[in-house]
Amino acid sequence: MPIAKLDPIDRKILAELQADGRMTNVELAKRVGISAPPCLRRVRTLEESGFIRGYHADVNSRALGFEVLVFAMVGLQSQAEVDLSAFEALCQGWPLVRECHMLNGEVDFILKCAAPDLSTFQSFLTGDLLTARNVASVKTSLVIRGAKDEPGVPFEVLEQRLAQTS
Amino acid sequence: MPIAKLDPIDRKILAELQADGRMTNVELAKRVGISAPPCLRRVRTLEESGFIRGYHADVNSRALGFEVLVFAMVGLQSQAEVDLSAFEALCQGWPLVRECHMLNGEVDFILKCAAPDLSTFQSFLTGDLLTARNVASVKTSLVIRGAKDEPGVPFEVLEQRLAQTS
DNA sequence: AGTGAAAGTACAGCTGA
DNA sequence: TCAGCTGTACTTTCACT
Repeated sequence: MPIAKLDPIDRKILAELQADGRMTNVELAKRVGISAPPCLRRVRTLEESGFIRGYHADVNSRALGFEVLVFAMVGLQSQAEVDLSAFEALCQGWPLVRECHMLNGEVDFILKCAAPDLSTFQSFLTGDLLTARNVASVKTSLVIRGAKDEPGVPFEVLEQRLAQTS
Repeated sequence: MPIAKLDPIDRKILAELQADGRMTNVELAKRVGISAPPCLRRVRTLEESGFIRGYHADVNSRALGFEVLVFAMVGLQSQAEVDLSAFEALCQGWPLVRECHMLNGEVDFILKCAAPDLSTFQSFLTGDLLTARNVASVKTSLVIRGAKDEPGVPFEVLEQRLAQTS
């Protein structure tokens, strides 16, 4: 199911639902310029084909007491596939770790971690991350302040790109 | 509006809507154990008080052709507040930059960038980021593969924490 | 278009300070 | 007693065939 299967209306639907995932179907249909029933069919198709993975409320973590956001750069001793997968599995089991990406270059992984306070993070750092098997080095950077945090995909870039090649 | 104002039902609502933001109100009410009208009122209150910032469809960026994800570490020449804000404003205007956080330590900012392909990212890097005023150094790391990418807040951690202090 | 269900509103009852 | 929250009843709007 490549991107070629998406027409401009499908892309508009995706952009609108990315901006407001609780929009009613009639409102969505009005915005994309078709009537409600075909609009709903398109949304279902986009869900089933995996273009839409789900819908999530954007919860204000700071208001809930998560004051600490940290990026951790992790280097491993062994980069064998088994060991990489083992570390990834560990990360998936740690709730404080919200994101884990394998990188090229000097470090092996970057982790984005959220915690209620510094002491919670530090007990995770020293108790879990630094003592995990195969972890060679961890460099942490505290987020002083957030300047931008956009969920999802820049549809503007996509449309520009499609306009050029058409 | 501190966290103390949230009772266990409110927290359950937040957790459920974070997991599935398009759940109907009656389904939500059933899950949290109250009837629909008060449940809806609670949701509205959570929205108005800023605990819920919005709802977003989780769009599969890779299926849409965004194959490249890059973390960029940016160092500035001047860290005066005016200059920091100026750089943040630039980032807010760049659609490829999805996240921008100010860090402590050696680098000043970490940027998370999404692009359709490497050449698009490189033209952004050389044409926009590296040539921006006050940018001293940029180190980029390409994401080889993603191992975890959870939106939102780990409610498990929150509940553990509240259970201890009660 | 039409049916069945959900969202949203008004009002009355319950519970705790 | 009074404030706040809950549940029942009802209307309007939406989802779905």
